[in-house]
Amino acid sequence: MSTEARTVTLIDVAERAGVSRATVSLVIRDTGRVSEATRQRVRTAMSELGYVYNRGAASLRRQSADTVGVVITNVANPFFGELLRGLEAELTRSSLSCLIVNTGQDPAAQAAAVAELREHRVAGVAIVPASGSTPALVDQIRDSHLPHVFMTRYVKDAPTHYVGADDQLGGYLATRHLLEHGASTFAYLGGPSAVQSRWDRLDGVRRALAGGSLDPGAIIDLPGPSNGDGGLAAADQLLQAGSLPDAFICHSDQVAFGAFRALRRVNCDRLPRIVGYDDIPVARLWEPPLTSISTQAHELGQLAAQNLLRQLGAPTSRETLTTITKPELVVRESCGCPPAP
Amino acid sequence: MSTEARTVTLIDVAERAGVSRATVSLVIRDTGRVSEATRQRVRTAMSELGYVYNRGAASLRRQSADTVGVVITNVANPFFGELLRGLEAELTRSSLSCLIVNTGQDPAAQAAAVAELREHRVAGVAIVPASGSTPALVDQIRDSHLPHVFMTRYVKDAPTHYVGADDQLGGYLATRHLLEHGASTFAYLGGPSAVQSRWDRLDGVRRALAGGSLDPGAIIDLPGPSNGDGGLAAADQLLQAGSLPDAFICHSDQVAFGAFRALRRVNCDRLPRIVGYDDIPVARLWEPPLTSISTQAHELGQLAAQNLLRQLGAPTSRETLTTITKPELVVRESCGCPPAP
DNA sequence: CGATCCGGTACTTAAAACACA
DNA sequence: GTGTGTTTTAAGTACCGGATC
Repeated sequence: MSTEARTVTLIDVAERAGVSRATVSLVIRDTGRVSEATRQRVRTAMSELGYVYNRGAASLRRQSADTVGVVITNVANPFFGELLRGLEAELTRSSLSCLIVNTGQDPAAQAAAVAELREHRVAGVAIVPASGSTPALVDQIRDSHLPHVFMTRYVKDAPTHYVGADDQLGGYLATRHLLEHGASTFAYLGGPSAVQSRWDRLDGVRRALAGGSLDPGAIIDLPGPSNGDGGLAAADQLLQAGSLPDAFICHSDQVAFGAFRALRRVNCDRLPRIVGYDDIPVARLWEPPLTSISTQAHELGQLAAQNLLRQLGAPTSRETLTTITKPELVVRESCGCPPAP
Repeated sequence: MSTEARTVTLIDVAERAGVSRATVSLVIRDTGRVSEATRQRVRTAMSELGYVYNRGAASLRRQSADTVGVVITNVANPFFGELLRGLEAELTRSSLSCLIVNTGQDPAAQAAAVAELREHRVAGVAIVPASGSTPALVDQIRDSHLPHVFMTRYVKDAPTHYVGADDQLGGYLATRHLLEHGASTFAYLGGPSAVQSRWDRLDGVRRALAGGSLDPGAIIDLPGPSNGDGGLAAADQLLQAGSLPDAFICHSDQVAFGAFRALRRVNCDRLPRIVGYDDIPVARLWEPPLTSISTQAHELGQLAAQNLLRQLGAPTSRETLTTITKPELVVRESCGCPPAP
């Protein structure tokens, strides 16, 4: 271990191994015609000197990146955390790294994040757009010719590469199941009214209601944050109003958890049937075990990565890559179903 | 918008503005003596050409990085997610970005991650070591003279820059409170036996038991994964054994959630007093609202960032920077306390 | 403002090794 | 033993986009 701080470069290794810089470079990348003898000599020199490859310098010269930017609204949300895991795992398989920026629900911060990622010369970006995103963000990215994929939320009237679950179907599945239970009055709790996915889910809800010969307009609509507080506030509002609907459809499991708390806080005697959304890991541990719409966050992350990788493989392709997955109803007990045996 | 793919460089901007490359560089960094008129001309040229700064090239020349590596076991865990948010927010304030690697509980993957981050020439690394980490990981990092900080878990007999909560105190606080409730038989559920923090918390538990003139050795010790499954398995084991202890101290809130589910699955008539750990956001929504030990994940992340930033400011300092925060007992109802008014 | 440098990569050129007449 | 052609191996050098003097 030398106490010297100067970084060890190709030249140092070359000198020590008695070869040229170029040869060392070939050995590192395992290409070119270099005899096995010199290969070994170079490798020995590398480890003796504690050489560390400089990816930045390499990608500058090569004009290519081995990093992908990820813009996400909240890493601490288990759903996005899981999404991120899937994304990261798949990118790692192609030896790409993730540069992550956590923006919160701020479109301006997201635009700034994308600009910064471009300065980092990322190979592409994967984005969960903030609730209030406008087509401007989409345009910014599309005009920059940067490979990109939007995840779980899309911006209306701004087609992009996109990976997400079929929200309409999700809303439909939840509602149909509740109808089968005999529910006749419905509320949709939480979720910012600005996100398209909320409208889509509500469309699904209304479609199911119409199919059950109920008035699709009768649903009580309570937008709010997509977290515990949102559920708490929405349920409180319903409690204030006096009469509770039979069924709650929640924009996320977190919203459902908040709704439960609000109801229990006032010792509500008869809990409505409740369905969550996302099926995060605690949902099955909840009391009662939470019936939810599973969107397979991990898989969505993988698909997003694959979408991006395809763009990296065919940079000039003109087509828009879109993957819509089918969410699934995970039946547990909060909807009124009996415990599984 | 030109359809040309070639990247716009300083030279292009310089040409257009009728100045030299160097001048443009000065304008970008807002330094040097350049007249306001020229500055404007350069700025105009930049935006007209759609110039994008190349941080990679700059940091190659400047021999400094604006990225910090983060090695984390599981982003999807709300506790680590929150930690990450605090870290990221604080680093962003110093205009540093996060390169995140999700390793799972695999020490080898962590070592590989650190090696890769070094190739990326990160300014430093922040790490949550995997359960089975050995001093080898610590040595690898220390020998590389890379600024670093370990978070929430440390490796015994391998002192490093470290930020974490006082686990002994956490175990003590939980136990003392349960003793005040009159509990006399205890179980500690979940958490891999390989992590030091688990031993520390158990020490705290034992200290409290001794203080309450109970046998410190009598505690039932059930190690396992620190998630819902771990809690499920541990509680099931206790149920099999026949007699349930009065009090459960869980290694994480997730473990507590799993334990609750296991108990409810068999319609357990009298639930033990249960205390969780971490105080993740859903804890307060749980039924009953979960009493937990709060370690303020967000703040820990911030402190880790500050620790790292201090090292970046004084690279040659010989001292080991350690911050131990005081966890707090958050009293709710799962311990047996009455609901807050 | 021009020259040089940061640490790699890519392309060109040349020396050496081996084949076969 | 010499000459020519081909292949293997390695060296030389311009260059990537900024920073510094």
